[in-house]
Amino acid sequence: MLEMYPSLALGPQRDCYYREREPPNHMALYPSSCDMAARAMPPHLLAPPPVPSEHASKGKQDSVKLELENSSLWKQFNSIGTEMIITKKGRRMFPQLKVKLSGLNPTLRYILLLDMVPVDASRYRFQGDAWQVVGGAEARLPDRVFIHPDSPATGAHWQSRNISFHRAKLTNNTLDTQGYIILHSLHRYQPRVHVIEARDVLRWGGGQYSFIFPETQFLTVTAYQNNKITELKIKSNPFAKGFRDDGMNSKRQRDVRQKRKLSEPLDIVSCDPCDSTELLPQSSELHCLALASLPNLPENICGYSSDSPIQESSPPEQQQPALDLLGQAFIASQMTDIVADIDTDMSDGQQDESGNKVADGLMDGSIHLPSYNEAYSNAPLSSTSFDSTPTLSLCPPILPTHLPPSPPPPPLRITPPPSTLLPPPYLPPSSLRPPLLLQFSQRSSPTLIYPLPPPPQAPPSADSYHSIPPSELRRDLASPCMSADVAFSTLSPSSCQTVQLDHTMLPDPNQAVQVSPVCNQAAPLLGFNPTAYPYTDPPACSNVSQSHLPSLTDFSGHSAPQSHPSLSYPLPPHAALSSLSRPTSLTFPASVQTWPPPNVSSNGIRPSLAIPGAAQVQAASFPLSSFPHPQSSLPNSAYQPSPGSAVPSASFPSFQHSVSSHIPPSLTNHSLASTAYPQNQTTAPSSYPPTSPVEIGSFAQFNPGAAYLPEMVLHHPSLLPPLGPSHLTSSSPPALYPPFASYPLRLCQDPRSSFPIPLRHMYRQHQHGHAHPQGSYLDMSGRAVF
DNA sequence: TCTGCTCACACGTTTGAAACGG
DNA sequence: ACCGTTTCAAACGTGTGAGCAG
Repeated sequence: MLEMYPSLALGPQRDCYYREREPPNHMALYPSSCDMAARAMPPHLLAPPPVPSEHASKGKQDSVKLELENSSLWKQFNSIGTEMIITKKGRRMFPQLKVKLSGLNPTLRYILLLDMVPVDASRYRFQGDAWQVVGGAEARLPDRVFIHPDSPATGAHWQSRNISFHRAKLTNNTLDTQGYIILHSLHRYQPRVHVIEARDVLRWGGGQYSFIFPETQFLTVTAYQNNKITELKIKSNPFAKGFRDDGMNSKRQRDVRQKRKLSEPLDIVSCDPCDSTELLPQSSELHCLALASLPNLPENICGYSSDSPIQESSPPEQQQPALDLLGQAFIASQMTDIVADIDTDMSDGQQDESGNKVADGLMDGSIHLPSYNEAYSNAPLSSTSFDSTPTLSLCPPILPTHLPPSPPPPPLRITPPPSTLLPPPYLPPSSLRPPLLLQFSQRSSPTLIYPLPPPPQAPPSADSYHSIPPSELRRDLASPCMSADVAFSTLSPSSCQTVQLDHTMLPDPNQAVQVSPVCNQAAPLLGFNPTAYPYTDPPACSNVSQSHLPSLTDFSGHSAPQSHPSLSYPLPPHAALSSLSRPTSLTFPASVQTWPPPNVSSNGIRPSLAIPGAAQVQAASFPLSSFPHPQSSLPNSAYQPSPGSAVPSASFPSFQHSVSSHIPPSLTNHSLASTAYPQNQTTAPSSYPPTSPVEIGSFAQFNPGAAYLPEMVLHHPSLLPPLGPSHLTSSSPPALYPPFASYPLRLCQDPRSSFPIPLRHMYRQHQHGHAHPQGSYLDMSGRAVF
């Protein structure tokens, strides 16, 4: 196993190292050192174990590894309960996601994506020094993906440096036009990094890796709730230096300024009004300092702990000399600290470097943080304690004991291109036990996003997504390998394979949870129960309909027609369908002119039928953080996140989203779940329709008839194909999609089917927009963001 | 009254163009 | 003219607290 997945054995060892020692069905043998983490982690976030595959023996591709560079800082925040400010104008993350990639093919190009996955379907409130669930999550917001500005870049490029997503911004502005990642306030999210092989900017696929670092989970806030977080942020973030105890914007200084303001009328009276404006900045500063030289205000005024080393080391303002020298003296006195800070914090130009140092200091006690550990250790199901000591403890599996409380994260998937006008059917539902999925699409063709599939019998249209009879739903959710539905019958048999993994395989919370690509080989899957999650048999999948249903196969993972997933558990009372995950899509630009023929392959990517193409990866999830997750006060607490017992996350989130816009309101509830997927699920816990899949499909550029107009368009400058004059002639596509509110994912058949729709749409966007200066964002719900 | 959000503010950091010198 | 370094100002990032809305 380790030979096949060296990444499991290499790299920095984590305190909760996830390694498979026993067959997956021997879950009880796992140690419990990560018990808290595992318990706090919703099952749907559990990571799949690496899947042995053909690729496993092929070298580097299977050893792709992502390490969180500033893990210690994240752990520090996580131990308190990381909060991320989100603002209307967008706010960067701190700590920032700083990772290091290894195991890539130096010559191949990769695209790095960052997205945020809701951890659960709950809304939180900070009460009693702890975060508590207070209700259901709000409606899912547009799924946007931040594309690392360097994308696409070679593996050598990615591996030669630390990769930072610090330019990614979070916003709570649902109407955001900047392309920032839109999140709900007071919700919990899990950042997720995707590494997607991109043979060129137009051809994605061939390998996809998704990583989640459990310690990077965070709660979104518009204002910090936990002052311990505030303190840690101020201590760690160079941009917040001004708020440190020795900074000019510290609480003390602000109090001084406030005092000064009160006495300002006196200053005005005493100063010449003619030059007051010019002198004001300097004089006010000096005045501020002068006031600072007065006896200190009581510490409790600012609420800052006085035992901060920084504060203690800072020169007492009262010791500053006379006014005329005060400013310089003060500045000089700060210089040492500032320079020192810069040297240590910014030595490599990375902000979080300082954070790491701070965190490290916290970890080893060199920096004292007033007792937040104690405070949180007492919290119910409190934080995961990320021990700095590397160990090889294994996380116990989380066995679902009751209904899923929360929606799983949407998987980022690469799916084969549609060969027909009809998109894949609805995603199949889940089972009680969310398996972890891997789906592989052997396509070398360029990628296209699969938005929410419309009813098979009707051409995709904006209206077609709002209501369909349950019977249609059932049909849509049929097994991918069930008898062919003409609607889904064009992909090559080998274009997709699905592997479902037992989610009970817990990941190392300290190591990126990785879902490795799997080849089209029915290899025995370590870490998942072949009985429960039968591996898709290629011949069986050769059924055209199956191969055409990437989404479906994702969730069923069965080749047998009878293995229809079923959703046998109700939704959480507060988890309305609208609030759950939904499939999201990525659309990639394509250029007809530059598009390679489908059978042209290079560097290992085989043509449609023979090329290991896009690897579809089910999003993983992970042991969860340290957020105290007390039982909800909601009437039905059974649906509340229960750290103590692994709850299979609503494996239907994606399904929910998929169907939510199609089904009558009457179905958008528990009954829907139970009725929408009535098929026999002999392989029981298999289907885990976890999430709102983010699909990356292949362009149907070779199939002009299969023109889809994804509502979401990738507008990354580097990904924009050169467009010839012919493209300019096409008119802008109509506004097929409503603005944010419903965020339906749809594929619309473009009336101008002869033109590659995504390109046209994108080009229009490109003409009127511009690349985001700080990176690229994908609106995965259907809105161009640039 | 409480909670959550927005905004202006002050401070610090980052960035890139301009200036300068070799 | 080119290149590298330094300087400097604008833009940006940050937490705070007042004010507002529900």
